[in-house]
Amino acid sequence: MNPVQFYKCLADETRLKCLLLIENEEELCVCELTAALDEIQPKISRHLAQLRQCQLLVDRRQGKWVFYRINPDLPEWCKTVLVESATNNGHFLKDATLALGLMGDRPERVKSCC
Amino acid sequence: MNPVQFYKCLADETRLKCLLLIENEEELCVCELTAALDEIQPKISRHLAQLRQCQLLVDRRQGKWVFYRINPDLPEWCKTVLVESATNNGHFLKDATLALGLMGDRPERVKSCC
DNA sequence: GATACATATATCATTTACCATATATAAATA
DNA sequence: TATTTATATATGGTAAATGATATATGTATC
Repeated sequence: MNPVQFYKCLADETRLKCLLLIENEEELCVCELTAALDEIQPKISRHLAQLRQCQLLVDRRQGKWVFYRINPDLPEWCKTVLVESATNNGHFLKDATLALGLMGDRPERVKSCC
Repeated sequence: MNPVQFYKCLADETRLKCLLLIENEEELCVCELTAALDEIQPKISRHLAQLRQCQLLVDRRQGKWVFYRINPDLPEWCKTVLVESATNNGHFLKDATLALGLMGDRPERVKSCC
């Protein structure tokens, strides 16, 4: 993982909030992030695509939804950075976390295996 | 510390190398960084000014030289990010570290206090 | 057909780089 | 002491590069 590329991914409000929310929630789909951040769907989708291409996120489709999670194969130091950031920036994520909690009709997760 | 602003500071090759070299060496002056990164002085100076304005670095003048170090009052999570990055990206810093070691006539440090 | 998501394009904003030059300190000289 | 000269660093102006956004449209699943 190139550290500059890694930090460029984090250096945008939309992308960083997506990453840290996913870090906290384990897995989120596009419509949940769209609601949490109160942004239009193509904007969220475009940033998620960038994070996926840089291998910070992995996705899985479940029916109509596409769920994103942190790439489990990320180098340990990258994971540490994400955890540190997610656990020490509550105010930065406050509004989005609240909006996510208030969101109705959230898609139900299905175990991806077995 | 706004996390987006923090990561924007790290999201540039010149700035990240300056920061991580300073993290490793404790303190470096502009001419040392200029030699280590093999870049023109105004370019280094500009990036250092940005890092100082964002309070990631602090500076002290000693005669002709200005030495930069990591701001000791940085939030702990930011320090953790810098340490993790500096200790896990040896290849990223390899050339610069080598050039710094080969640099002649490096300015001598004088204790800033007592 | 409806919902969820992805992408292409054009436009706009931000960032970066480079050149020239300014400031600041120190040393040398008159 | 006053005046140059040299070295280290900072900054103003501006062009080039990069990144972000919105709108429209395309694809996939149900």
